[in-house]
Amino acid sequence: MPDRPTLEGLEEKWAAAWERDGVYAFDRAAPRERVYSIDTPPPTVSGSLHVGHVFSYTHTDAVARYQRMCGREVFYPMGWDDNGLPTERRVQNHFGVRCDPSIAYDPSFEPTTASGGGGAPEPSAKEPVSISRPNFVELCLRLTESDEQAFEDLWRTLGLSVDWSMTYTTIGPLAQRVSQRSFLGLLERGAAYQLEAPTLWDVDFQTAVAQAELEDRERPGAMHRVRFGAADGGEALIETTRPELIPACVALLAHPDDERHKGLVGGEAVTPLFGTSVPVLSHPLVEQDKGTGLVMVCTFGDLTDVTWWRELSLPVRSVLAPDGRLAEVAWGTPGWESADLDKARESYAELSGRSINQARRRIVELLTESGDLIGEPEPVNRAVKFYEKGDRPVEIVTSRQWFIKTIEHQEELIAAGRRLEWHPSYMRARFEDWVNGLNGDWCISRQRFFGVPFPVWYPLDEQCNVIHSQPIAATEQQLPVDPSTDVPEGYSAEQRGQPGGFAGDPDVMDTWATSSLTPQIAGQAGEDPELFAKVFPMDVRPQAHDIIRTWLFTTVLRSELDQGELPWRNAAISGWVLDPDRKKMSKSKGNVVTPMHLLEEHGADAVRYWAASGRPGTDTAFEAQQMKVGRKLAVKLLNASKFALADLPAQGDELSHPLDRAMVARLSRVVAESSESFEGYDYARALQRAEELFWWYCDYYLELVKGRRYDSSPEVAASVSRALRISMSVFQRLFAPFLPFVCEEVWSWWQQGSIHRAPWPGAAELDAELGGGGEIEREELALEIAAAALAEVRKAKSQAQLPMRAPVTRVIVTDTAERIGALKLGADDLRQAGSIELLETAEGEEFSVEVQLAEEAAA
RNA sequence: GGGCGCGUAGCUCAGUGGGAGAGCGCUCGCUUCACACGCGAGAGGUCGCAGGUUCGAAACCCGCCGCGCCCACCA
Repeated sequence: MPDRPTLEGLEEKWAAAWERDGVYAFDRAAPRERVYSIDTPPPTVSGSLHVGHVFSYTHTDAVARYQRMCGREVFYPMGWDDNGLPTERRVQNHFGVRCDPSIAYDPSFEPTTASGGGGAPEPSAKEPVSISRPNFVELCLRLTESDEQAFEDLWRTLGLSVDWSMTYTTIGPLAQRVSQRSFLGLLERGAAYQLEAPTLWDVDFQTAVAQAELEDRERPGAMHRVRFGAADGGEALIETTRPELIPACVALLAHPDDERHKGLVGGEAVTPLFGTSVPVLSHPLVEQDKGTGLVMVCTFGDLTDVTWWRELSLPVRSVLAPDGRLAEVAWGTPGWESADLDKARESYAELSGRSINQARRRIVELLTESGDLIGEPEPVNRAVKFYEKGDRPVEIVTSRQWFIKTIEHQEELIAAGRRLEWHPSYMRARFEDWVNGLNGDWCISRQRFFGVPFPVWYPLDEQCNVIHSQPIAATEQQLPVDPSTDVPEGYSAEQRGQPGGFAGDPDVMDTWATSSLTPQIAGQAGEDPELFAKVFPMDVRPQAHDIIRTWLFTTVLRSELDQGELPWRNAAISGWVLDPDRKKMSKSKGNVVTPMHLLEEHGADAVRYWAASGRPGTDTAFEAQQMKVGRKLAVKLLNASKFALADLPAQGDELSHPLDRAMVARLSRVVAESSESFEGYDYARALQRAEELFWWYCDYYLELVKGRRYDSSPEVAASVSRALRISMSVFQRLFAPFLPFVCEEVWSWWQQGSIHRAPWPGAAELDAELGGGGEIEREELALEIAAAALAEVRKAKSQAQLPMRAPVTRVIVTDTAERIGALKLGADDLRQAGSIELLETAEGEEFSVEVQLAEEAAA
């Protein structure tokens, strides 16, 4: 035991020891009922970590450590989510490249702007270099490798008790096999299908996106009142924020009850500038009090257009190209009729090739010139849907995509959500809201490059047309497969792209389509059946509340589809870290706090203490002050342990002193509360209860028993010696899930083995120390009153500005007969702790203490 | 528009039917033999507002106000 214990160096010392001794290694020989498995969130490896990661992963680690100490064999893997758009975008910026799948692989390619990875992205002013898909994927892997090392270093410094031998990545061969195998199973059972249909589309990334990846952003727009021609030579006025879609108009709609437009419904209207006849129909979703009550349906301006298009069986008249520009249109061909083809061509030529915004500005000019714009456009602020990682609003583009059926499973998903135990329980509402609000099946294909490919090919007919209806599935032996380079069974490589040959599916799966299988990936479903049976269904999914609709929802869906059961029993939902102004931390706001320097400045235990103080599900403001408090607690644990354990006299066989027994009784209750809190995933409460008692223990109990602890006679010290061993052992273990480094340190001073494999303290063992004696209530009363009297003595000294060791001539404690009787059980300790020469008691109505200081007596 | 959560000391928050609390910050004091990375003491609150239930409400119920998050078919 060191003379002056310190926190410095404990992280390095114990992290190395834990690794060396395999303290956190998962023992797969353990029986199923003893296994506690965690579906760890694989953090998105984007090169930057922030303090929010530390926050929620600490919560999980505290629970993992608690369960491990309870005797469970904890399956706690780490995963890296490196697959997907964030990595692609980072690689593009970092290396100044762009992926072009039509280019052939160049084995000698070396990026020019590479800085070795890890650091901040270096925006390149130069035009990006186009490289092949394999070269691009290589760069993605190179960059994520260094990112993953940085993450692992951070987690080790933070003291996460993961088993690092179980680490997976979402782009690795294991994840690809599991993901592709699951997809093929869905395909075989008809739960996955492909369809050419209107799809949410990001025009910058040029890929489909899912409903779950949308977010609303307020954007200024303008409402334009536009005149359509009516059949009787009259006019029909509509209002729109998207006049550039007038050439894509396929109908006008009114509400069935709307008297104003009764004359129009059933007839036709003519688009301005383009002269295209469109039907005027009615539909109950039209809101009469919006605009003129007459609405233009385009293919496609928003999701409502899709609904109307589908329900009213309207034709498609699509003007938007995948790159977000207005496509060329062959006026005069079917679907592009006009009463005045020259005018339509002339008008459209002004728009063709322009971006949406450019086209909008231009068509407003054209409508103004033609007199079809009524009045001035009226500025409006409106919520526009964006892909959450995108910079321009999502559009709806018709394309062929893969879907997983979800709508037909809504009811069983709700039921599954109700079988799951949510912590905190109210988080389930978010899940149900989301499932109830689903408006389509889950689109999982992305027109991107760094992802898990769809493991299918298609036959080509003699004209090289792709026969999408007859996908050729990869075989189990081929997995993981890349259909852009691998060849389906029964074909040769030369037949790729040839008449009568084959073509690979060009798309990759959305990153959620793979990360929705983290329990199966971590548990190695289909790869290691014995392991999978040991860990699945998992005990807990820890995650933040913002991805309930994505990660949690999709994981439940996949598990229901593949295993027919819940992926886990519990969902432990954590909040966010907000900046001190209670705003969400985000890179764009520039308020992100990175964690490494915090760990260096305050120490891992202190940072963990702050994190563990954040209640489950609750957003917590970042506060360095709390870390200082955590550091104080860790230091206190060092010093109290030293006091309690250094050169401790021999302990007796039993706790005989009333105050010792009373302290242990209190401790027993806190152990019970702390355990109960942990069982309900309320780590914060478990910490708070232990901490509260610990400070009281240091301030009162340790001071009260100091005299006996240093007493030279073994009989006097025997009980307190035993009490100190018991209590320090319990406190050290109660704090071990939160402050693993300092607890391991103080444990090592006097115990064998790691504290993190020591048994969690039980109230029963403490109650056994007390025996069944009926005196315990009275003994607790003695401790309570002795502590209160000591506080009064301190108060007197403090107000007289005297040191705490100043002698007190006389103290009179007044209280009821019963309480005075109890106090006598602890009178000796009180006298000693307060440096009281004469301690008297008196019976009275209520508790009061009269203190006569030596100085006062002298004066 | 709907759902969920929150509103308690300057700050961060605990407290779910009976005494308004903790830590930090602030003020004052103390080299105390575990700890100056310390110890002791003190000031500081209309528990968002208004009703109701109850012997008794910070807590339970109703309404309102404010903040946050999520969702929705705002043309």
